[in-house]
Amino acid sequence: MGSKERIHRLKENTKVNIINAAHEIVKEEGWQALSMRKIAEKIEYTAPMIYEYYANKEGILLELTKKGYLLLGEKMKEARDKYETPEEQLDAIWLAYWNFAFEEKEYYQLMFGVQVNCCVIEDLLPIESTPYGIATKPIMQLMGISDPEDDRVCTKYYTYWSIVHGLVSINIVRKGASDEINRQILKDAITGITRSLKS
Amino acid sequence: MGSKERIHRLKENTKVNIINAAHEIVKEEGWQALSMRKIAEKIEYTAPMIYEYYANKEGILLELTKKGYLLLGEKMKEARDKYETPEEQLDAIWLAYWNFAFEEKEYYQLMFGVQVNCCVIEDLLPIESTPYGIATKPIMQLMGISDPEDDRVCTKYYTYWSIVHGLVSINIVRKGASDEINRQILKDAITGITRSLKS
DNA sequence: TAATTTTGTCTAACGGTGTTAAATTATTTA
DNA sequence: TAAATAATTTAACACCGTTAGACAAAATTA
Repeated sequence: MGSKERIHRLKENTKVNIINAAHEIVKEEGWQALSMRKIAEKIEYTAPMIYEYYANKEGILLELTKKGYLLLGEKMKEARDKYETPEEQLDAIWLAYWNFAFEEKEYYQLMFGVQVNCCVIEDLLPIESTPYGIATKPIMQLMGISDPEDDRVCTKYYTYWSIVHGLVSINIVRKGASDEINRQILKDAITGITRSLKS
Repeated sequence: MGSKERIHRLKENTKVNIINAAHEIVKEEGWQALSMRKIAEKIEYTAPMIYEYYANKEGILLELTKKGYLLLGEKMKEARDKYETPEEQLDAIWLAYWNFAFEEKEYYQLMFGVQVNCCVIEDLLPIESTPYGIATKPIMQLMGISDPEDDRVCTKYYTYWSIVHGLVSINIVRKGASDEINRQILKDAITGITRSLKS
């Protein structure tokens, strides 16, 4: 009497189908387009059926988050295991992380709360009132560069911005490290970058 | 016959009221709770009225984004103008940015697409399969530390993560710098942090 | 085999969303 | 006062997540 298991296998199968359908929809149309009814349509059921398999929409998102972490972990391990020295390993690990973020953009957005949705505001303020305009001036001074379009200035600006923004968003979406650690990172990173401007 | 202007002033006033109401709701209940009907209720009108002042909900978000950028710019300038040397100015500028992010969290989330909503997944994977577990091992090796709970390890991990995540999310939400510049930043930052592990 | 219980699935509905068209009320103009 | 214009609301549409109840199919029991 293996019918119990057959049925269980079938149920497990539609559970996976739901997740796959959701992932497909997101890849095709983005997170804001994901709805229970659309998932149902894709697996040729009606929406309430999904609640037999997942408590609610958040349950589906949680499952996808898990899958994302699993995948990211694999990629990072794979990259690490190609090298012997910790230096090379760190390089490879973070490059794998970087690649994952763009190859599996949808997963990344879900896992780390990156919204695409937010309004893009370009050329709306005079340059000297934008963060870019304000921060690049002292950068240029320190580097002895007068052309604000210089790639070296741009690179340094983005380096500052990335670390501060990264630290901020990690702290907004999940309570990251402690306050002291944050201050330490911020201070270390900024003085580090600033020092690098002068050499 | 200055009634035209009086009326214009009044209209301008409710336009501002709409924005203020929206901002209040978000501060009280978060972005996911912001709805046209709630804004309308707050300013004691009905929802369709808002469309006389803003094209749609996105129009309201855009206006709030503008206000956010303005405010951030002011704070950064204010901080900068307290110092003379570019080193001190850069310190002050990015500290002001950091403070803005938490003092005006709602603005920051809107401006830079930081979602709070995303599922928190903790203790779901064995530590050696998480990004933290994978990346801290070579960090510990390089630093000559065997305790994975050591704050110095944690700090360095967050430094790596912040810069990579920051660069990633900047590139996901708005097309940031060019690919070459991104690679440059990534490489510079990672080798920089790695070098700092050994001293 | 027939009756009964269980299971799977769907329909219909609730209260919410952004948005639009039409109706209504208030105000200004002639 | 009557007509025209502007301001505001009501009602509706199409969507959303979610739940309760109806229904049919399958499995179990008598």
